[in-house]
Amino acid sequence: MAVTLVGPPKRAMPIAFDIEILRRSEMFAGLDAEILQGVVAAGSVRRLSAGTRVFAQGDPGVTGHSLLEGRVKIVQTRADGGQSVLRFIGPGEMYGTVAALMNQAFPADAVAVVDSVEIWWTIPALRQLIRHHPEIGLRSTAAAGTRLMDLQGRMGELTNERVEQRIARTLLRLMEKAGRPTGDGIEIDFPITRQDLAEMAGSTLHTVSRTLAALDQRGVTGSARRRIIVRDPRALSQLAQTGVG
Amino acid sequence: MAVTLVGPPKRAMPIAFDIEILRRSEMFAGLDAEILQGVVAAGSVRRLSAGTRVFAQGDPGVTGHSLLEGRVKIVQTRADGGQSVLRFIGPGEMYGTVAALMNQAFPADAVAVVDSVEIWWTIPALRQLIRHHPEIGLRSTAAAGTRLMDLQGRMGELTNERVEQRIARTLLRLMEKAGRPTGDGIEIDFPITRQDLAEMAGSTLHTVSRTLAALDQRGVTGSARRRIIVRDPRALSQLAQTGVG
DNA sequence: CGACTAATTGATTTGCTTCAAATATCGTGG
DNA sequence: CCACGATATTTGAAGCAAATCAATTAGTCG
Repeated sequence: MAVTLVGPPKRAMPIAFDIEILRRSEMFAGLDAEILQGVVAAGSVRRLSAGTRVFAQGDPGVTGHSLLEGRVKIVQTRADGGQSVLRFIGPGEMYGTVAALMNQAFPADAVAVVDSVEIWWTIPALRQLIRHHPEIGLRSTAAAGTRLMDLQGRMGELTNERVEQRIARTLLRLMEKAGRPTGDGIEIDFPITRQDLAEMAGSTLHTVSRTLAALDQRGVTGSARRRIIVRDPRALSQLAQTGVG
Repeated sequence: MAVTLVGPPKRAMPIAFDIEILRRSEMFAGLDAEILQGVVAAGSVRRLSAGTRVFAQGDPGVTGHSLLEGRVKIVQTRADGGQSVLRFIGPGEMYGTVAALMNQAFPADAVAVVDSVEIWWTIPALRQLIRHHPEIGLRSTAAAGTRLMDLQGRMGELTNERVEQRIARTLLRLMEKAGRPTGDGIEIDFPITRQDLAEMAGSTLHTVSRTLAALDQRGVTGSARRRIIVRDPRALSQLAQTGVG
């Protein structure tokens, strides 16, 4: 079911997207079409060209977002100037919502890594949706819970494991969430730099480059400029689990 | 307002505790006394002698807990056998609840580090409480959100900072949450080993021992067997922020 | 007092960052 | 279409922080 909607006032051009994508999201899964229509009507759809910053770290969290198409990365800048890529957002995923619902500042930047389409809501709109449809509130809790447990699991790994293992884990996660099967393996379906990978795994681009080169050599991965293919997921998984491949 | 209640069937001896402690918790803050009584009535109070394991990693999460007195640590064991101390629980804090409400396995062990008292609920009891008092559900969401943002903030720090800095951060957090002022500084009010600290900061007991010795030397801390006093919180904070003190 | 747990301290090794420079790839405008 | 600047990646060498290895010492408890 494809619908067209008008974006925020400033943009005249209607943007086409598949409303089913929203149903893939944690927050709106399982709602019937009618309610979903209301959810869409309460928000605004807009295009994000690659590089667009959706919101900035430190800004008051006054909007909640859901990605409809493309990829957005969530990047945190630390006091020492270093950056960490906290997560990559894909279609159907929410971002900024936790901060918004808690009246907190956004804890990180959100930047589109490819041309994308998102739908966003103001806090009052979000609250009203939850008031009218309590199941949305429950689902948002569940979503936060899932992420909490996921993060908690990753905490331990991050500090205690070697770089190679952390990189393997990062690649696996990326593969599961953004993998597109090709004849030659599973390709990460958006451009990602060594630097990005380093900021996810907590390392440097140099070490990532070397590690990736070694993995390429062994046929586990294939990498090029801003492109990574996982050729041998089993081996990668083995490496992530045990630290030896 | 102190009340006495009967614990679970097996225990005859009533256990005294201050119901106000529950009001300090994220989940039950701001409820009026009557409702709070219902919350207490729906659960069971029990003593935990030091070393008692409340629940085990991997067990189905069928209970939610709130600590009334003492300290409980949440410890995760990784595939490689290594352990991470995820958090220390103090009076008024909930644990196991996220897993329980999401029908997931407990992601870690919960172990009493000193003689303690807790109140716990079954899943049905928790759900019923939330159904009858929706604000409890909202608060549990908010609590999960807070922890989520907190964890996310710590993620970046963990991998990119030096051990000394991570240890300083860990000490600061412990001080804020479990600090008891003494004439000589602020003492962590429960026994904690170098090993525990290492598992929190992602290091080894050897390095922690050396680091702590150095901090003691500089007058920032004072440490003994299973005891730590922060003598100069400012200096410690400085070290945590900038990496140099 | 003896058995156990916790902590210290030295020596060695190593994984990874840091420093430094070269090379490759892409987009773009002349 | 090709040259040029910007971005991304590779690769070598050196240095270092922290883990590991290896004993020893200090508290604590029954």
